[in-house]
Amino acid sequence: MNYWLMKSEPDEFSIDDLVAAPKQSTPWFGVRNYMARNYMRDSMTVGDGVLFYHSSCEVPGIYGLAEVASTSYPDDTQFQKKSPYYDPKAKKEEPRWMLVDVKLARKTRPMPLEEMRGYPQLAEMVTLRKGNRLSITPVTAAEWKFITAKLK
DNA sequence: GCCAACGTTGGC
DNA sequence: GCCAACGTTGGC
Repeated sequence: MNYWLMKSEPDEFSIDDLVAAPKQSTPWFGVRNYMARNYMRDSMTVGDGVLFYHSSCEVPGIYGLAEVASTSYPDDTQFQKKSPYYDPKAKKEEPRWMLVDVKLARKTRPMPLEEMRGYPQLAEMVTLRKGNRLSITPVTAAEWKFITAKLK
């Protein structure tokens, strides 16, 4: 059992989109960074906890809890010529970009980035480290416990 | 395989 | 819109 923080731009896909999605589940499409891909492909297991994070928006922060709902499989948008995520170098026989399904656990109150930065317990969080831009980062069990308790 | 140039992320 | 940080690309 692992824990993750996954960023999404709410203009693209928000917590409310997840609430409204069929089965409250979505393929986590569009990741085009190898480290983030590798986390999904190699390290995630069904049932892992996910902090759903809104980035590049008015109040960046955690907006809900989710969980990994599938093993990894190819991100179909890499093959779609009209998609912004199209990758001309990706081949069906040899997909580059893999994803997992993520399903809602529950929408929570927002925990803004500013609030997160105020907790010494979260000082070491990967996503809060200077210069970190990764859209998927690991979360420790202690960080998960702390955050979910605050979001009760 | 180095590394400069370029592109992207994401908070502010 | 700015810009720091960092990943990727491509010439050599």
